[in-house]
Amino acid sequence: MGIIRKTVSIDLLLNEFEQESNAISAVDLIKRLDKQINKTTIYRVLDKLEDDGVLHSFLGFDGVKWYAKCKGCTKSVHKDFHPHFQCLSCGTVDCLNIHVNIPEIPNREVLFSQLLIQGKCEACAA
Amino acid sequence: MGIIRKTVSIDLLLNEFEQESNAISAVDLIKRLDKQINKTTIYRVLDKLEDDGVLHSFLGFDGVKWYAKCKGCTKSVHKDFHPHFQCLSCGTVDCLNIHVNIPEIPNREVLFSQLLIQGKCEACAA
DNA sequence: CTCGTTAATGCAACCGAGTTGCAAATATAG
DNA sequence: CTATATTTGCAACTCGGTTGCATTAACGAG
Ligand SMILES: [Zn+2]
Ligand SMILES: [Zn+2]
Ligand SMILES: [Zn+2]
Ligand SMILES: [Zn+2]
Repeated sequence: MGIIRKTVSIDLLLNEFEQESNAISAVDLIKRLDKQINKTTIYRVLDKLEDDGVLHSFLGFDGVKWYAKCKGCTKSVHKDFHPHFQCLSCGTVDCLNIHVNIPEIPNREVLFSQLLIQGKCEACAA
Repeated sequence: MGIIRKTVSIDLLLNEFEQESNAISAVDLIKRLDKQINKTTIYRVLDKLEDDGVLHSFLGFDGVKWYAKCKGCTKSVHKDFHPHFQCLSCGTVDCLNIHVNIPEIPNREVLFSQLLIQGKCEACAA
């Protein structure tokens, strides 16, 4: 179920994503907004923003949840699928605007796929 | 650090992987061997078997750890990289013997990648 | 085979990400 | 302004995984 009422928590969270072009982990958001929003609320608002097609989520290499802005998704249609990149040096995670095509697999029906690429980001690949 | 002494726990765990061609989650192994091995030991042995190139691990869609047999890896050289498939109906997870090539990404150094494909397995794709 | 060393194990307590139940607060329609 | 439904905070909880430490067991030397 998506967002029904505009609240301060929602504004604060959306503001974090305006300021940041990279993905942000739920854990990091909890730290950043520690004095302003309870962690339960953060998880709940993120969940609703995802339902509404405002954000999308995925798991980083250690299994923690990351969120990033969606481009062109709506409450009913989520179409912004893409790989993600995690820098092993600085930990930064971001969305990759590339298409990787997944081959057909005999006798199986492929529905989704999640690709996480690890390496060094522009700043860290000296 | 790998395995130094042959123990009963190791035999029991390896036996599970002999009997099963699919991947097995750590959680499932703990359930299966509940009466025989402590969960701490299970995690530790799995870790060592991975170090030794006997098993490899990856995260399933919900972030839990899965293990499967390696083919042709040794303690020093881990070369058996491949995508994994998780069936959304029955939960089965297995290794895919296919190659998906990851494109170059401008200004970034790609070191690893993990691809998890979700869909319906042969048995469930009626 | 026995013994001593050291690796492996079991247990309990702990950690950290994420969830739940419920009462209190607040957004919004009327 | 008031009523009502949504949202929030808090505390307690769940669950996968880890840690510290005392006990047990593998195995090579003798
Ligand atoms: Zn970096
Ligand atoms: Zn993304
Ligand atoms: Zn299946
Ligand atoms: Zn595999």
